[in-house]
Amino acid sequence: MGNPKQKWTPEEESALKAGIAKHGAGKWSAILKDPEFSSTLFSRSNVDLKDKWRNLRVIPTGRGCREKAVVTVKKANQTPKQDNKPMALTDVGENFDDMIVDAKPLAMSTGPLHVTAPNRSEAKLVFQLHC
DNA sequence: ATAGGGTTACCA
DNA sequence: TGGTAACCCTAT
Repeated sequence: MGNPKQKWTPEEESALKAGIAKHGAGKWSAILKDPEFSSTLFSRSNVDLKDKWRNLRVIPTGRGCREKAVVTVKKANQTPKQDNKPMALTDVGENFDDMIVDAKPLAMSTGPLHVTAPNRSEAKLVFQLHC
């Protein structure tokens, strides 16, 4: 038949990034539920979104290994409860999209090795990637 | 519903 | 031949 593979369009990727930047990574259902994104991703499924996002973080076969990635996270939360989970990408927002453009690879791998500006409204998380 | 794994198809 | 992009299946 005529559609063995349906390649993703820039509009699809843009909508996906926008959805992640708004709701957060991992909330594919919420992104798909949004009428704005569903208008473009109406032909995509929650699994498709996750797959696309996963394959997107893949880097050109060890060719050009990134050393480190700087992620600027907003004030985050003032919740006193102990949260050890590195849920950084869930609340990054606009910075998330910029991070991808600036620091392409990386992702929600291990926690940050260094944290700067702990007293500011924004915290810079430096992820050290080993080659 | 989300995350992870494995497989297939297309391109350089 | 190698690598990237997309799709399906399974587990939690």
